[in-house]
Amino acid sequence: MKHPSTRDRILEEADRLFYERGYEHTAFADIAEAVGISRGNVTFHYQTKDAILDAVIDLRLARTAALLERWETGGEGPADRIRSFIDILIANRAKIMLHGCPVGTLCSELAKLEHHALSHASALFTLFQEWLATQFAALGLKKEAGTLALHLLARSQGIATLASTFHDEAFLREEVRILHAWLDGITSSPSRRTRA
Amino acid sequence: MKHPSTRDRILEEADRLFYERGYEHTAFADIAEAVGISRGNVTFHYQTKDAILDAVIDLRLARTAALLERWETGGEGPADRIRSFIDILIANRAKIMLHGCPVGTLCSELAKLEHHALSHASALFTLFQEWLATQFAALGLKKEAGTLALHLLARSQGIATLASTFHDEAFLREEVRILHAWLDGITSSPSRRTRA
DNA sequence: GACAAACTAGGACAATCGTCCTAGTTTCCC
DNA sequence: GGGAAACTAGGACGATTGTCCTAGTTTGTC
Repeated sequence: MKHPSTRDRILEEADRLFYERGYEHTAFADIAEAVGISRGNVTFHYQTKDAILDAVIDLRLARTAALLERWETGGEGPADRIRSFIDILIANRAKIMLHGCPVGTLCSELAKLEHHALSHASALFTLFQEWLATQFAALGLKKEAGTLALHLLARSQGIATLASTFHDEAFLREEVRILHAWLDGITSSPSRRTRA
Repeated sequence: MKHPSTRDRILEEADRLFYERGYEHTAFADIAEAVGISRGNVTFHYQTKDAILDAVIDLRLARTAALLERWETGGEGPADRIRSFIDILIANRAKIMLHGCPVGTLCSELAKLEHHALSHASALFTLFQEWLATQFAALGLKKEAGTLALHLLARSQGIATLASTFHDEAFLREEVRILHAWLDGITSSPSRRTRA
């Protein structure tokens, strides 16, 4: 791992730049400069910018899947796994306050560009959603699991958007607290779970 | 109003295109073509693209302020006013499912570009927030009014993001239903208002 | 009806974009 | 160690970008 290939280094820098600056605002020259190679070298490893985007999305999908897999086999119960998901907002707060959610901002941008990779990128959301739905189902909420998962995704998404707009960490922490309280309310009193 | 000035027509089309395609992805040529005039004519009325952006934000600020003012003097109570805000998601669902929230997507894009107009654009959020806080305060929730307002903004924001990513109207309607239920819970039982 | 101001069209400009092409260099295998 | 494959650098390309400039046209005023 001390000698990653040029191809991997391109992917790594592209992943970072697409997140920090956005897809359209990142040029081939930016990626080349970040890696420390020539522009022509980038096009040798990835012929088109779309090809880089696809590879970046695949990378994020793989890393997300690996993270969820780790949580799945981490020995904790479903409620704690969902709490781990919520706490991503805290763990990544610095980057989120600067650049928003990596998934949400990418999907928003691709939607505006009417880019065909949107369906590919939205698979990141789907990955989280299905995993969260599995956790909710394991909590005995099989029927509303999918809805609850989408709901939690939307809540997290809104928090990231406002946190990055206002660069407000106190807001982010308060909202995470509210999310945890919401989850506690669901797990303890299933009778009014869909109302909260 | 049958003969809007060229300057106003430029503003109108820029407003629409910035929303539909994003700021960076919209070129001077696009605006000129949409209005049906030459490129040079656009630069005569607005020297730089940033100037158009500032004017568009001012336009949105003015229209938002006018809308909130109308609701404020519409004869309804604060709870119904907040419901009107929530129902924007329903009223504008077609556009939201295609292009997301006009405020949130603009702020997200400007944040990534590190554009100095971000603080100007975020005033749109502040406008909504302060108005919502006023309504919550009128409901007797003076202490948490600001927090509740931000919370509702974040919830709406997340709903818009996911609705546009998945083009899913059923999700949007379900989330609006949940938001209304949340509001009902707040107005009826103030004892556990911050927990929901 | 002349004259200045306001407006419009469109070419010119340098810069940047994604992509292609070619010439070198390195690496690996027989 | 020689030859092919993989890799790298960088110039060239057409297209597009935001902005500027220069001619015309329209409009309003005395």
